[in-house]
Amino acid sequence: MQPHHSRAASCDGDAIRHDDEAAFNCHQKQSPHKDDKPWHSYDTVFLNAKAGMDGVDKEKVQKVVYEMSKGSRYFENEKRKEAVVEQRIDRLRSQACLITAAGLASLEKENPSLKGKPMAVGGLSMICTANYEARKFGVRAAMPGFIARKLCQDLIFVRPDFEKYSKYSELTRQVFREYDERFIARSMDEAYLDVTDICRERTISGAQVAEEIRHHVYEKTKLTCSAGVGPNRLLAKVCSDINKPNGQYVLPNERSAIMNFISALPIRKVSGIGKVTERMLKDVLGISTCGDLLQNRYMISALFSPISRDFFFSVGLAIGGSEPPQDEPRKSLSNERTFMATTDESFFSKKLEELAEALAVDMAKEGLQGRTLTLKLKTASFEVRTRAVSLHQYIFSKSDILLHASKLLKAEVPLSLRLIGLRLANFKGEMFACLSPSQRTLASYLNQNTSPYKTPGVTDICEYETMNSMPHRESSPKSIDQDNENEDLRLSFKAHVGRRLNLSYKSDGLQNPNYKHEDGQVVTSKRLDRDPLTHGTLQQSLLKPGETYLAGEEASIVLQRRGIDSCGSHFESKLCASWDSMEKPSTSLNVDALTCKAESEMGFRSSLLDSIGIEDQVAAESSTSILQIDRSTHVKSEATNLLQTSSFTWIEDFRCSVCGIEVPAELISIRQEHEDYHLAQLLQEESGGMGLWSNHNDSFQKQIGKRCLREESGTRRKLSKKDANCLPIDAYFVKNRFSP
DNA sequence: GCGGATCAC
DNA sequence: TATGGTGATCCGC
Repeated sequence: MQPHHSRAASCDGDAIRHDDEAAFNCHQKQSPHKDDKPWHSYDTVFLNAKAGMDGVDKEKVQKVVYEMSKGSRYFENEKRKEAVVEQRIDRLRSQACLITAAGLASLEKENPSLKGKPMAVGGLSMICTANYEARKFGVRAAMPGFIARKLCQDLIFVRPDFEKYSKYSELTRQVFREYDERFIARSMDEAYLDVTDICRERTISGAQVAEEIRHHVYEKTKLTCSAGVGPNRLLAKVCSDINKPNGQYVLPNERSAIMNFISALPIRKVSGIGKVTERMLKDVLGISTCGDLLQNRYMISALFSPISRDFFFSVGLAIGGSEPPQDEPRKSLSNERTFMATTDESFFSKKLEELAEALAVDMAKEGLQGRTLTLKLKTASFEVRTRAVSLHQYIFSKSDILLHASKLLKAEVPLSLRLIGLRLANFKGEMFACLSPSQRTLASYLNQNTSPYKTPGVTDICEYETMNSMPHRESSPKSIDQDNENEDLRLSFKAHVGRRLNLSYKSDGLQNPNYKHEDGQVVTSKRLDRDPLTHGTLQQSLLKPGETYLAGEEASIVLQRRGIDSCGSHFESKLCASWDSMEKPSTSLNVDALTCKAESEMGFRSSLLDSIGIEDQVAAESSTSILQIDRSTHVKSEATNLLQTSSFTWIEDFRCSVCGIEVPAELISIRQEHEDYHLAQLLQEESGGMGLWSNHNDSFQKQIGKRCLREESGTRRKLSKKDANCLPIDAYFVKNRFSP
């Protein structure tokens, strides 16, 4: 682990400081060599390190990519987008200055002759993936074939064969299923397994499970893979990338190991942080590692949205999902085609008809109807435009799709296009199938049978030395605190680590699910994450109410800030995360394709319970306005009266008088949701004529009990008649909001 | 709700 | 000569 980390750190971090290395850093706009070596300013994703690319001559890659690209329309469009990113960076920078001023201070085995030779799946216009011999030259997925060939003269192009990939993919799944029935297939060549139970039952380590799985995959397919083992999927995923191809990495299941690991981890390694986000964080705040995310938490809090901020913080805290997979319902379905750029409107019509046809077929296959149709266009200069309509009725037929798509397109012509696409969304019935993220938070909160402040087993409490024990460069929160009298900064960290191991699987080769032939024909694979085989087995509940599965450390973190902002307004912000001891111990595995690797994740699970920032307060205050939007002010005041006359109150300011759930006053948004929940129940009872919620005399307690049980099982199935009296709160709101 | 953008694979 | 397709999500209107 250490060698890996030191290598990664020097790669990413040092590039900022040393001039000679800055040559490789395309973000250094003011490089003195700019005119001599113009390719240095061409920001390309192809330089981002990918497995098997150690020792690549980056200078050469960058130069070739630049030389082959410059002057093209694509290139010009990239420059345009680059300029926009620059603007965003400038804007963030100036904001940052203000804040500071304010004191806030599978192929080879079948064709042996190809073994050991550089190969790429794809053609001259685009390649899908490349083997490790090719990667040594800088060739990689998503690179145009003509550039790849320039980098590697002897590159052998092979045609994709999705039938074959599906076959092998299914074989690997058969193996995974033996270790975790409910494994998550993220694509054809990547999967997450929860191997906690296997480890415990057989008293073996995550490493052993990973070895075993990789071995079995090889036996069955003769394909190698890589794996990573860790306490949650975020970490398992990162780990699976470390020793590929054909290797594995286990992150020790200890808090110190995890914190060391995460703090040195370059942010770009984290799934969800891409080229742009990396630049934002690096150029504005100098953040390059996940540890930096916590060091800069105040600036992040001030500069980014609550959603981004919570995401960044959870990354810095190594918090990642390890809970059972969710059967996410599909939210949209689309079809798009690229062709030679043209202005020929009869050609557009022909394409549009083909697309409408294909989309109608796909919709019919899944029995879907949608009411939002989106037309996507890419101009000859690579600019992407979308145009959407939301209809009053649901559509799915070719004729309906074509009718509305044609109207959308008509408003855009004349213009030169290289791509047309159609998408349908807002499906009929989808409001019953999904819960919004915030509601999931409430659900998970209700699932706890102890107050977050009263959970037993807290063994370790440290005041922010714990955080400072992580490597950092900048001033500690304490110094900020001292510098500004208006600030009341407090950070407490109570640590306790569970034992959930996650294994993540990722193929070393095959990656992209779709591929366009040179003749323009597109081969589309099925979305394997929708594979019915991975679904429908989620009924079984892992947790039993009232049972504590893990006696151990309890962790929670509270970031709190009070003070006066630059405008003189008082504010208070707070972030609270906790690792609950209710968590059933588990292990998750991430495995990778032509090669496979297993990693062990450290076993703690945590959830951001609450985050009330400056912006959040506004959100919390307005959260009841959902009723205004939906039903009218009159109904809202009526409902509020209902709530007031229902003897609803917070006993001792933390216990709900209706259902007994304990919610500390600090968790404002959670409380708001909880109140809304009871409010909705009252409204439901008042408007019993809706027919969705049968007349009943069940106590709130009983209803919530059912709700908890259902959600605990991890299912997101459509409501059966039996469940009619357990209509999710969101279904109630959504139904009213969208009823025509 | 719309449109642009980012991200993963 | 030449830079993909599908789906999700977020942000700022």
